[in-house]
Amino acid sequence: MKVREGIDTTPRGPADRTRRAIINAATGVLARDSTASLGDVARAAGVGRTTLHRYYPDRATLVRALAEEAFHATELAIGASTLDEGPASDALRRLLYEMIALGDRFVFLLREPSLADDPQVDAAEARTTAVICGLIARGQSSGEFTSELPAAWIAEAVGSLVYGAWVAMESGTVPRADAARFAAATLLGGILTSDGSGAT
Amino acid sequence: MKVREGIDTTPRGPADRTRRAIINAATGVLARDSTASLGDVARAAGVGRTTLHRYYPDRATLVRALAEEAFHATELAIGASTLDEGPASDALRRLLYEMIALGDRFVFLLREPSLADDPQVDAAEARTTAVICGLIARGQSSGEFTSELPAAWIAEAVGSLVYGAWVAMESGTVPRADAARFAAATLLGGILTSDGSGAT
DNA sequence: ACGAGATGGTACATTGATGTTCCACTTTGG
DNA sequence: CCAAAGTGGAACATCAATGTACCATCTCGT
Repeated sequence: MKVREGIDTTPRGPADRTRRAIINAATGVLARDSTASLGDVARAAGVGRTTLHRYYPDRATLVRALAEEAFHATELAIGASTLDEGPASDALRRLLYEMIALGDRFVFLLREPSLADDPQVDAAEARTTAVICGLIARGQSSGEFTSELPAAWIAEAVGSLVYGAWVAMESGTVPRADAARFAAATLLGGILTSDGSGAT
Repeated sequence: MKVREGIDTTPRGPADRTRRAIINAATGVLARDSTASLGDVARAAGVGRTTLHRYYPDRATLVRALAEEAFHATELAIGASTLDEGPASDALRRLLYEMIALGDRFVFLLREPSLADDPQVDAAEARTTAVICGLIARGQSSGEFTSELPAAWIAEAVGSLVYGAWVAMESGTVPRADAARFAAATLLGGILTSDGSGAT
């Protein structure tokens, strides 16, 4: 039953449930400690180290697969946010919720050192950044978002707050259910009260 | 001239200018790539690898020294921000400026994996977090800051935005001179315009 | 000029992660 | 029930980073 693996994404046989297990566990482990050994990854996946190598010959291959997976998920999240529809602020809120729901997968991209200056990754990142900047720009044109901050900075702030939300959830500082709402409120409205009384 | 090194901070002899060079270079290199080899660090510091080992016998010792240095700098930054004086919003703004000025040193603390669950580090981090939370709480009590967001989350957001500002400066997305102002504006006021018109 | 201290380089031993090979065992599909 | 596929473990070989030892050189202060 020579199954040509590698290209198609369809969850074919029962055998590549193993692949999913590896991808998921590896993302989680490496997002939390990028220096974890492949033995750690294998153990977290509930698989022998040999089996891990059978699916991904070397660490670089594994990391690349994780990165592709993560980017794919990120693009799906962006797509699901329907950034072109409705008020930009609502769209941005949807985006934050989706991105925070990515959890591991987004954080992995930020923390894996070997992805730092990978051309493939840089290209993919540039693509998603462009989309987000487009949304910001739309909000600025419509007058919803301030124009005093560059769109590129706001896009960076989005990533930072998503990351911060993950850390806060991870450390138990903030309940998982609240993180996205807090991040969105912070980014959109800031932390000052509307009237800014601050009476002495 | 038996100089008891290790405890006093005074820039004693001309020989421990080397120590400074190592600390600074190592912080920069490791903040950008936590997996950099000691050879990389030595080269960046302009010293031989042997000399590096003479000052810091092993990697763990070096990392610990960097962490202490970074925490010390962070505490100085917090002190310089005089968080108890004046409106909380101004104090928070000062804090952001100071923390972003820390550059490398703050980011190193976030990115070095081996510091992740170090008890010493956790304790020091808890201390600074407590101070920041105190400031936030003061702002909330006075009515300057919203009380709809937990102080702990806002403190986390501060760290995230400082980190984001560093990344943005590092990648050239934002001019160094503007980063702190942008971060402060984002955190305090958010990105929505005051009226929130959003006319179609 | 001289000696102590500091430095850089070479060379070497050690170590832990990595990647590979081989084999016995289990599961699965027909 | 049987063959094929999948799996785990043990046993390697390799390699890069690390840490150490030694020595030649340099630079001070006196």
